[in-house]
Amino acid sequence: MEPGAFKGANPLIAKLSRVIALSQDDCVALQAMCQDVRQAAARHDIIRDGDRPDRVHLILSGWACRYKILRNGKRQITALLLPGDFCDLHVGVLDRMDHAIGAITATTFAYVDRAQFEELTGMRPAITRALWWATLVDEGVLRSWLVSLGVRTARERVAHLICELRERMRNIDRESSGQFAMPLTQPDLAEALGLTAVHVNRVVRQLLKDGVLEIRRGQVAVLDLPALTEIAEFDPAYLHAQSIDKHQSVDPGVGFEAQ
Amino acid sequence: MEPGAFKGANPLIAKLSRVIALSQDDCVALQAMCQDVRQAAARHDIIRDGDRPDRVHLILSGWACRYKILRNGKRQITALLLPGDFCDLHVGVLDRMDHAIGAITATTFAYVDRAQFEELTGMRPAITRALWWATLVDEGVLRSWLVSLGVRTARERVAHLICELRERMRNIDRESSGQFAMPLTQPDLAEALGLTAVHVNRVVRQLLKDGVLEIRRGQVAVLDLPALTEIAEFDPAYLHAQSIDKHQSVDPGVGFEAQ
DNA sequence: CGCGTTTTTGAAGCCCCTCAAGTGTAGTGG
DNA sequence: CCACTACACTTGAGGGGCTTCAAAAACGCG
Repeated sequence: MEPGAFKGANPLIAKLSRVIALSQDDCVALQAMCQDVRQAAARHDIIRDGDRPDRVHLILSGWACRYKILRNGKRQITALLLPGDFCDLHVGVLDRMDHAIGAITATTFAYVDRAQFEELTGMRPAITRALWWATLVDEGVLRSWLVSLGVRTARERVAHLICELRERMRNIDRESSGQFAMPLTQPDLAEALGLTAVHVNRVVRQLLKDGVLEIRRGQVAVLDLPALTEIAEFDPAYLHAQSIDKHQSVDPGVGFEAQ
Repeated sequence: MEPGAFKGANPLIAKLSRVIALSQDDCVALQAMCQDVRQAAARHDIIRDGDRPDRVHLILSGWACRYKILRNGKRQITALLLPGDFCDLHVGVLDRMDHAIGAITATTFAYVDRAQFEELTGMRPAITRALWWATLVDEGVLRSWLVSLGVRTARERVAHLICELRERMRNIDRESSGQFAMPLTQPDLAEALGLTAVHVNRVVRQLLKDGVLEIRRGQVAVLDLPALTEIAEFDPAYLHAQSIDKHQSVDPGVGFEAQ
């Protein structure tokens, strides 16, 4: 079996092998980790707030989200989990989940034994390093969401999230000719963006009218990528999609001035 | 030298030893890491956006912040860094900083060589585990900020941030009789909370009028903690201040009430 | 086919922003 | 020691982005 064979089947391997050189043995080990595959129905929880984590959950197909609900019923989605994303890499370090994981679509995930997982990371430095990278990217995404909610308008937030999802989809799924699968409903988008569904709708309509974006039936069509990028002020650097093994020259991007 | 001797002097040791049992050797190693101490003047950058990290920066005294500036000049603070917090634990994994670190007050920080740092974590599992814990807490804080900006009102955001800072200060500094040092100006608070300084001022005034909180000259006086906690809907679980070594007895400090 | 959910649109209102101006307050240099 | 400066704090008035409430149309699923 050649390493490439895994990339089509296992989204984690596809994601990691883009930034770190994994040996064939690494790939086999990662694949072996994903033997116990389970399912979650759309709109059902995978992990609940307060659970004591004992296994690692890795999304294999479908979309899920981290979220937190306040007493007044308001819900904030704090992360979108795509195939190849872990729900709880911190198993064993923290006592309890301080948020929940819910399936957005029907979802399949690998249910990884903690001991097996720790053996894997202990034995394979490349994998440890790759998982380190993945958590740092997750953190970068989290920060960019905070920036969106803090200082961006509704229009900019929608544009930025679409740019982000487009990039993330491209990193696990080669295709995408201006079009990609995006199963979030407008209420979902609202809960991720700190807006109401009504307002998300108005913004999405306007973006369509402006010929920038079309969202229909779980598909996003980016009609004008430069315009979308401009609206969002999107700089994909925070996703760190460059290989971290080779020290290539990197586009410095637009500099921010020192304070 | 007894381990306790470090706790007063080194905020990192003080922080970590509350949740993980560190041996005397661990403490000595951590202390040895902090030999090269540097300074940053208030309102100056410690690390700039786009820098290639090569050393680890650990705040020893003073307050700093992570932040990101957009082209329109709007600034979002994405994290507040207190003594014992690392600026860039990810040295060596990521290529470039995707945000900046700025000093809020005059700040001293340890400037740790990367090789020395990696040797430390490679040789001392307890420390590795403790640093893992610290990054997960940072992530939890980040998520709670996202929830604040997403679904909380200005009044609730201010209350929640004050509750958070009060807990974090208590974790590195024993004292606090309803009063603690908090050098953030109202413009700082605004940039952290996704509000304007004007509105922060109105909210702070109202909280004072309601007898909940007083902010004056870099000091916060919590006048009515139950009321503040209620307004914020604050649940300190996400700070994971409990000991994560199940069988070690660690000074529990003042107990946290469950939500 | 019927029902729940999503999408869409309108109208009214409020939370927070913007603009503006005046009052502290600390640091600087003459 | 006191101008002078810079910035934080404070307060008022007006405006706008987003919310809330409401309801109809469209979609998808059992």
